[in-house]
Amino acid sequence: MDVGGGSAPSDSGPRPWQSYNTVYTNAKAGMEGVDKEKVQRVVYEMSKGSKYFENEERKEAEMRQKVERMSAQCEKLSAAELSQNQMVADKRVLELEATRDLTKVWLHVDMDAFYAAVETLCDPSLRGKPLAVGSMSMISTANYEARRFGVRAAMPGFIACKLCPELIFVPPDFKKYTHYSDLTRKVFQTYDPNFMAASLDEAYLDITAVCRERNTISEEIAKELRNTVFEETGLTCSAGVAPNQLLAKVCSDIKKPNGQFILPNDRTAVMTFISSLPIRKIGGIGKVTEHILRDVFGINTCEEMLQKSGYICALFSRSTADFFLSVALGLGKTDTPEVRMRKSISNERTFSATADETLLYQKLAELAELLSTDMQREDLHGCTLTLKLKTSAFEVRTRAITLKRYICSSNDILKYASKLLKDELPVSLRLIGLRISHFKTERLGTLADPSQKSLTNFFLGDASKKLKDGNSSCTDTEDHSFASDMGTVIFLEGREMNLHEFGDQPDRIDARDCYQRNLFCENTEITNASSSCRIGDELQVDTPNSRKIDLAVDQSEYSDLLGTHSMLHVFDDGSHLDMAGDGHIMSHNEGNTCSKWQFSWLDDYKCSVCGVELPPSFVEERQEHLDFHLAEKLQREEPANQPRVHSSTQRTTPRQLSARRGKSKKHKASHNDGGHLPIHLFFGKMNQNF
DNA sequence: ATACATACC
DNA sequence: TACTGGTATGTAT
Ligand SMILES: Nc1ncnc2c1ncn2[C@H]1C[C@H](O)[C@@H](COP(=O)(O)OP(=O)(O)OP(=O)(O)O)O1
Ligand SMILES: [Mg+2]
Ligand SMILES: [Mg+2]
Repeated sequence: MDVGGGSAPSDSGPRPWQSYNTVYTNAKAGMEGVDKEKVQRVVYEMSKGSKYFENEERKEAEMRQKVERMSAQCEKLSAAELSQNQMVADKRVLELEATRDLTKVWLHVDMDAFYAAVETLCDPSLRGKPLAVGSMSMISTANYEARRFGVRAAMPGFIACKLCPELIFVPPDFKKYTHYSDLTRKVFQTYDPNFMAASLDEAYLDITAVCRERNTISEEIAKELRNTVFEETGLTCSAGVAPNQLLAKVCSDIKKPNGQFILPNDRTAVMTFISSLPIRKIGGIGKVTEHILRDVFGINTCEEMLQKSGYICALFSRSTADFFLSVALGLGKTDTPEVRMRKSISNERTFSATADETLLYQKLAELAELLSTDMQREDLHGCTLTLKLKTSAFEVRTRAITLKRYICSSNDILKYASKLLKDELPVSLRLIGLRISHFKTERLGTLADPSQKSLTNFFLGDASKKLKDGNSSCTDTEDHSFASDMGTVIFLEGREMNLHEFGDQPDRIDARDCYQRNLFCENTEITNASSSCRIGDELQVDTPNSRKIDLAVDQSEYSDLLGTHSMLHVFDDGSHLDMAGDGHIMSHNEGNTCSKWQFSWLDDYKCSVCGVELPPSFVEERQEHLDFHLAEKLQREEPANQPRVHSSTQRTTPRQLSARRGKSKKHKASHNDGGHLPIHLFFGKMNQNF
């Protein structure tokens, strides 16, 4: 791909194929001696004029527009803006550099031509011959013999046939691949019991301990591991060893197939390695990003990335800029990842394009059935359904709805999927897909993911301490390799809440949901789907460590402004939380780090209700109210010896305070011990928007 | 929350 | 004749 870099005309000239940028000529393993121009020409000839081709051209045009737009943005930057951004970038580089950890030894292992190798193992007569796993429509992978002809994954079979008439096709057989994958994982496990499988054919292993315990250098461990894998499976693999996961992955590709590359845990070695490395080799930088970085900034290598850090900070989001700067410094994840749970499950099918509605509904029903079966296998229930469509012109559309309840039956899936599809008709389609997400996170009173940390723990010191040490699986530093100074996310009934710890004011905490201002209101409804939660209700939370947190459902004093707007008061022995419907948290924790009420707004917090943005003055007013309120509250509470005080909310005006407290007490008094509903609060991975 | 785009195997 | 399928995540609104 990327032959002309935009210099060749798209519809005329002596070499029109040069403008058709396919991914197939990428420098992937095994493509070294390939006649790239020939591949490009054949692919172009076979594709030219097709609907697929037209769509690719449309996408390319969009990409060029994006490049244009960003180039213009670059031009527009004043010298002052630029130097300002350069300062930001330099500061960020220093901060990122400070997180460099060279104490771990990471190994990335990736099987060679995996599907094809398994097929060859099962049918030795295939050995030595060019082989593709897939069909005339699509190839999943090709062995190295076939790659010499330019045949590779994601290439349609009929084009591969033109490149390599001898090519043998074998249809995919996932049972085989999972079987052999399991065999390889048994081997991986002996080197790192917490190894992270990245796919059927690759994994990340922290071999720090093995190297230390056996007093063996990583090179020997890698050799031994690859030998064992071969003995156990008859399959070859390649390995990369480096101080972090990102670099290990790059390294495993270098000596492919059946080879290994070791990058020592030495800063100079890393910087030398990274400086000449084409950015496209880095996981996460694909065709589009490569183009943008090259055509907008003139960045081809990681070294150039560092030189253009000012521009990067000026034009990209914080998290993206951080990722690029991390890459430029050769940084990457060095921690053992937390238990990862699936976030979505989906099915999709391509068929010969049709606009026949009966036929389309029939396909939809089949998919709903399939999806439901897959969900039952893992006992999954989700509340967001996404319909995916691909028109006969290859244009992709998605339509989603989020339901108030969790679903899993094929009937329910089909019911809502049909509604989504109905609105799109008439349309000629070549693909339909269904996806379910936002899973129910709790089953039988226990958390699906045992590694989740409880909110109680967090505020009572356990997780809180770890957060400061930076060595917990849920700290902000762990995701820090790339995710900048993010805090942690709370999930409440499967919904994400951002939780931010201010770096310079460690006892300040602010949280809000990513999307909906009235998340708590929503969650209350969901949680109480069967028993209808009302204002004044109190609930009990079961946390993983068996602590109980009480939640009271409250209503804002501003409900006339905000509409019905519930909020939850959380209180626990010695610590209290007020969680407002707009996502703010106040914490009061006498026994630990917080010795007084804390409250915080984000500077750029935009307060909006029902889609209407409230003016900053509104926010400021509330801040004043709060200050007043807290002062008064502290005064009143200090002498009082109430065992558990319901805090008021930041929306409560001073004048209303006493009335409010009276109400709270009444709620407490009317507390009904029976029928506590479990709500689970737990920490999850950071979201970028903060 | 939704839609669309990008990336990876 | 024929250009995938499954999952995660980023960007923009
Ligand atoms: N685009 C794709 N579509 C469907 N399946 C794919 C695709 N790419 C890869 N796969 C499947 C088949 C591969 O054998 C398997 C592992 O992928 P990957 O490691 O990238 O390639 P590979 O193992 O076939 O060759 P190698 O690793 O030697 O380059 O995943
Ligand atoms: Mg592989
Ligand atoms: Mg792989």
